[in-house]
Amino acid sequence: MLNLGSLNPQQRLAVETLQGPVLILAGAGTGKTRVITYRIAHMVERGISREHILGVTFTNKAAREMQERVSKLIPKPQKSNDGEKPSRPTICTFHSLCVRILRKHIEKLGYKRNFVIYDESEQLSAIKKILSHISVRGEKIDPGVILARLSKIKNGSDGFGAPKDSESAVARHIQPRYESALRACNAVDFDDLLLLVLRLFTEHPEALDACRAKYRYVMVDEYQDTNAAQFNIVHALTREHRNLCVVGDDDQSIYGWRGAEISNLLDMEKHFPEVKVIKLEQNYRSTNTILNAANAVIKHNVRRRGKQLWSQNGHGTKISLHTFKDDEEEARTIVELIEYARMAKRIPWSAQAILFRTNIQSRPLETALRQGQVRYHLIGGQSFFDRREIRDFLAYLKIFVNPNDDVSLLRIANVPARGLSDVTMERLLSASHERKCSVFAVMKNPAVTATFQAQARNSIESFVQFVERTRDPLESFDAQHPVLLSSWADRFLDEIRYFNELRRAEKTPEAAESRIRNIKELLVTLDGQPSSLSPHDRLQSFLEEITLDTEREEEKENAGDAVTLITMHSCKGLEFPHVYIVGMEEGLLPHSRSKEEGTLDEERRLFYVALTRAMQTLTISHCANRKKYGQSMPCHPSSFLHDLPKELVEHADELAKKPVSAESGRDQFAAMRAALS
DNA sequence: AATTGCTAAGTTTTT
DNA sequence: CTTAGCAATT
Repeated sequence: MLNLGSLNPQQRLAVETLQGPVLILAGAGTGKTRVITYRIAHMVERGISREHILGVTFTNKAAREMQERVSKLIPKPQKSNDGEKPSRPTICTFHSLCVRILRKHIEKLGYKRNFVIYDESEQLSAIKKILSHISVRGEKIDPGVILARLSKIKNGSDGFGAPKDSESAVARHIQPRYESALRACNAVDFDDLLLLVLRLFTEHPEALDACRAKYRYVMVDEYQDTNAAQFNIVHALTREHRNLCVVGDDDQSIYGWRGAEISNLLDMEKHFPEVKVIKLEQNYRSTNTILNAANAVIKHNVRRRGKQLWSQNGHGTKISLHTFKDDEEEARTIVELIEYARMAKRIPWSAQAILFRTNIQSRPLETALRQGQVRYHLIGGQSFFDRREIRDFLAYLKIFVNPNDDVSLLRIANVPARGLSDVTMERLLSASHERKCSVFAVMKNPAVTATFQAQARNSIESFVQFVERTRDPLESFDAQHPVLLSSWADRFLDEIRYFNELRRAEKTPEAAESRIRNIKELLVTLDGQPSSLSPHDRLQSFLEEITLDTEREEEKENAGDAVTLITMHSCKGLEFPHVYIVGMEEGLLPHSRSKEEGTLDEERRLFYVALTRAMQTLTISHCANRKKYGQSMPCHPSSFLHDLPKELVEHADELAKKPVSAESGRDQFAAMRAALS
């Protein structure tokens, strides 16, 4: 039995309002996840069937957390005696919801069911290929920019009037080719996942009806971050039954630049006039000093619903504001403060976080942390899955699931070298353009291969045979003796002598062994899929999981005692007892580009997000000079600092004045440690 | 095929 | 200053 008594009145109202449209305005730290999970559990308790409940999030991390917490709240699903699978509420990201829907219905749209999902780097190589075929006018075109534009065009939010609409024009020109290229590969990109579902809904109303019948109660988390396509999907699902509960905070909308429409949340009444709006304003995270500062900052934004956070946590200590000579002094002193807190107040590293606007700002901080022998953990940066050997290996796997995936095929066709030279691949590629089919299909076509020299033809034929031979065992489905994907993969890696290739190509044996280790690491996880599926489907779902879930390394994140270094964007949803916000300078926050783009309000929300991460203490700093592109540039305090009420702030300049010699960082800590232990 | 050297640019990031 | 991407050279 759910204990609703532990909720405050607003939370309880939100949990108990199950029918019709609801908008839960959940301020930072107001127990949002608790409300969502309780609401789902409450639905189950009130007899709403689990399979009719859908909870949508943006990140896999959020989905996982919600899934876990809901499972703890609702009774274990009993196995029904008619052999039906016990059902659970569907809690997943927008993209994985769309994959589910498309795996059922995509054949109606002319794709094959084993479509692959292209991630950003694969989209980029597809675009590069098209650009190289297009008349090269003097100016160089950045594929990344074109991709961004393309995505905006597809999502119907390309301004096409901005200063550089030549880029937009190129993107528009490229679009049909890009789309047919992906279609020929039986591939879809992240945008397609959403857009194809919308197309399915309009062109095949019976599929929409099926989805509506299944998902009768829909909840959307972080609603302020939904883009146009996501809004349309939600709207299509719910406009009949109207059981839509959206949860979000307009003041924490910081992803406008990637298509999020804050108006989806602000104009909820336009689409659902009967919506019940519930505000969660009691905060369980921060002191009132921090909340009042945050309230005062966000008050300056115009288009917002309005909200006052408060808490029962007392006032706490004042916000401490530091001015530093330059970014190096800033970094050194922040490290000093961290160590002081740890030594004198027994505050562990893991309770402290440094927040910054841009990733480059982490550099001086990392240097200082290392000098001070402080363990830290940098969030963001290069992913495991960006490594070359991992990408190669995944490309192989994708080819075995779907040989028509040209991007993957071209990636690995001659890795390791097997006589498929650039020239040969170029010719195959243009043949595939002519015949409007995949490269693999062309390779199998005798009419095409006949035009090649005997040597090239042999290489092509043996490659085709290799692919078909290797994917063969994937089709055999024996539930008693399932194929072990890891040993299957071992075998083909052996056959192509990939590890030897790595050893040969790497400069040092250590580098090669490290890459080999990376692949072995991945091999181990290959058999994690339910064995009720055929090997092919297990592999497909493995690849899907990887493409849709980039943050698999998070176990590492929580490991041990370490200071967190994180951007203000990626800190949303997190909290830390002690927060240091660095680089509060005009041009960094608000970022200089935001002035040109007229997104000052979003920058202010970003500051608001950063402020509301802090539970107990907040330290803010800015510098008089900052190294930019190698040169020291003068800078001014951020205009946002004026919005902090004076009575909440303590200027700590005096403390920073004590001289710190550059090379003595380590000695100083040693002295401090000695004095305190 | 691979390595070197030059040029240009340099927010935020998830799926 | 750093780095990524590309062109030119061996």
